[in-house]
Amino acid sequence: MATIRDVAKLADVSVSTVSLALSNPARVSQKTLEKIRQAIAAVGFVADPLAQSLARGRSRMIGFVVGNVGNPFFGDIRRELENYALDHQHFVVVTDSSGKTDRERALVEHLIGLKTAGLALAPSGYDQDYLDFIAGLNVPVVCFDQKVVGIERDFVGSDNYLAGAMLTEHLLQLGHRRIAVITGPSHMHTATERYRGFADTMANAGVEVSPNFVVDGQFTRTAGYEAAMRLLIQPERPTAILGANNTVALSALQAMQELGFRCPEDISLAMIDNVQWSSVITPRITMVVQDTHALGGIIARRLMHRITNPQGAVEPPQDFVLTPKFVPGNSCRRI
Amino acid sequence: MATIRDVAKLADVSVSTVSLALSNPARVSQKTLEKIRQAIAAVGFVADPLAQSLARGRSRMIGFVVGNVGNPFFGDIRRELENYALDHQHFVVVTDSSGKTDRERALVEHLIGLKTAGLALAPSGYDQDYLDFIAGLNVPVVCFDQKVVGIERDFVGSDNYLAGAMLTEHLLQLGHRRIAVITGPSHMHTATERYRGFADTMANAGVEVSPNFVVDGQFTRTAGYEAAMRLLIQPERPTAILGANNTVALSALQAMQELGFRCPEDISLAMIDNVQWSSVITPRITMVVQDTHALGGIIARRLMHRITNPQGAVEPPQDFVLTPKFVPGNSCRRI
DNA sequence: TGATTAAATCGAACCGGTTCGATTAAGCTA
DNA sequence: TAGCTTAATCGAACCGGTTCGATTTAATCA
Repeated sequence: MATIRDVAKLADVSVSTVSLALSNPARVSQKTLEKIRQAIAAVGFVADPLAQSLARGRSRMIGFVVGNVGNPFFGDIRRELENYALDHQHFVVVTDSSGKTDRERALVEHLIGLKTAGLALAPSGYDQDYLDFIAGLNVPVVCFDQKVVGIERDFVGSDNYLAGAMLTEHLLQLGHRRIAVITGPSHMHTATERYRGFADTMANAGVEVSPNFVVDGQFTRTAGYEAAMRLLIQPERPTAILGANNTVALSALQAMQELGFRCPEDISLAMIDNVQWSSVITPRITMVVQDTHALGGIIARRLMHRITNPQGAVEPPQDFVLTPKFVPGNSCRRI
Repeated sequence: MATIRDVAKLADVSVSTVSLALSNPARVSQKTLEKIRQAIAAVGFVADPLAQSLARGRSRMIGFVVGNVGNPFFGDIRRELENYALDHQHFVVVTDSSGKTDRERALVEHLIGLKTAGLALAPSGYDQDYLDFIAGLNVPVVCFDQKVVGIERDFVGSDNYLAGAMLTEHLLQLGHRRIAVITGPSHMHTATERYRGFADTMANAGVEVSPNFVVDGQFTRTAGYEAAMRLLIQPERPTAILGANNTVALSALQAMQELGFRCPEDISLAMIDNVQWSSVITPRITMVVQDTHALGGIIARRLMHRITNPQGAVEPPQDFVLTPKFVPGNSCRRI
């Protein structure tokens, strides 16, 4: 592999001139530039990214840290980020924390060690220790998905309150009153907001919600399934279930199927966030989806902005909250 | 950030001794070792991976290159690899080529530039140019999923011929004769093998296959959907459809639903490879799945073996082919 | 106890770039 | 043409480790 010294020797200039020619051609004379160009082509020189990173103290890599790369929500965002980064000579390193805070931390530390230019992070923690950790990161960070109070970083996400409210309103309009909700972890902003959206909408409509109709599904498959089961075995069953995310909603659908309840004839179902192949799931679930394309674009641009304008470190963190979209299916019937 | 020189100064030894103590403690005296240990703890020294990689000419990173990280098949394998690598002080850099050969190439080149210790690669190309490129890679490489003739590397995959044969046999046993197949790209080994398994089994059973019943779905959603449509609008429809991968099979299901065909009452459906949430898709598709857990384990161990035994470069490449598993659903009816 | 050998440690070069103050060349003014 | 500015180029230090031959120290043996 040819090094910058080979180029310098062949072009008969100093190493520093070659380096300068590469990073700031305007400051090198035309004829020297030409000599260097030819030398580079002759020896087939390509700068070693590792050496560059070491010398500069910064690489051209962007860390992408989420809890589940398999989730299409994160997948769409990842794709947006990758494309945008590629257009700006950056390279995305994808990592998966499986939702575990300690793993996420190890990953982030590793990425920092790699001197990544910036981080796109879907936070998985919330306690003071975690906040301190994030605050201590000395690179541009754009958080997304979960808004964590106490994190002073740019944030990109959706209006989760509205998401919960929209679906609840829809069910109310269809005549449902006995509406149950399967929620997520109480420390997750998305979970609490979606629930607030539900609760407020119900309250505004003057419909009381039985405590038995609010169950915690932890946003996981097993907990979601159990939560749904608890709802379904009650003598006074709900007529509709709102799944606060895709996982718990589909777990509920599975539970319904196993218990022999038909959807929507017996029980209606609505969910927040899409899944792959939702179009072939019967019934097609009525849902509210986030604009992953737009979210990804904003994350990418904001992060790259922070990276290329390091002086803008003083620029205060900003929240970008997008409006989610209602996508009707046929899983909710009028009663 | 503390450097190795800080440690050396505090422990009152040379930098090289500290380095030696870290890489080969046995060659350093007990008391020096202890001094160094304390100094490391005192200054909170952590070796800079970038500097190490530059000096060693090799990093502790493993490149993972696939066409779609969101695909649960690749996701499962990724997880296996990550866990195994972590246990061996390595770090997996996940990249997504979107199935594009040129993008894959750029990613691989980038990873090589990062001096990755090894590559786990699901090949997306097949022409001579591509073969040369892969052959020229001067790092341990374990290929998986697609077996590409001409690539002289370790390969880990499933018996795709058997996968195709199993489902075909199953449909034949149920009494189907008019069985159609939606295939994948002819340059993909998985596609041709699965088709061969289908064709041979049909031939062995003495059942002729109408050319109209073999359509190319490119393993993509749009092509799969169109292929399915072509099958379904024929006057002489098949009684069963075999989707050679999950994408084309589910596209077919969607087409069937849209045209008002019931599955399995009107048409049976079987597919190769699982998808997320298949358990809530109605009907539950009968399928053959790969043992992703085992595949991932073998890939991980083989790659790490190559990495830690570089002299074993002479060890000839080996193929590991696992037997897929039949998972009955209720998408195939007896006729 | 001096010679021999092995073990422990060190110094310096190196990996391949970047950066910045110093030096030289070129251009302009009086 | 001397004097001054600006542009172009250079040299050396640096980023933070590793490596290996050289040197010092300790252990072994005659």
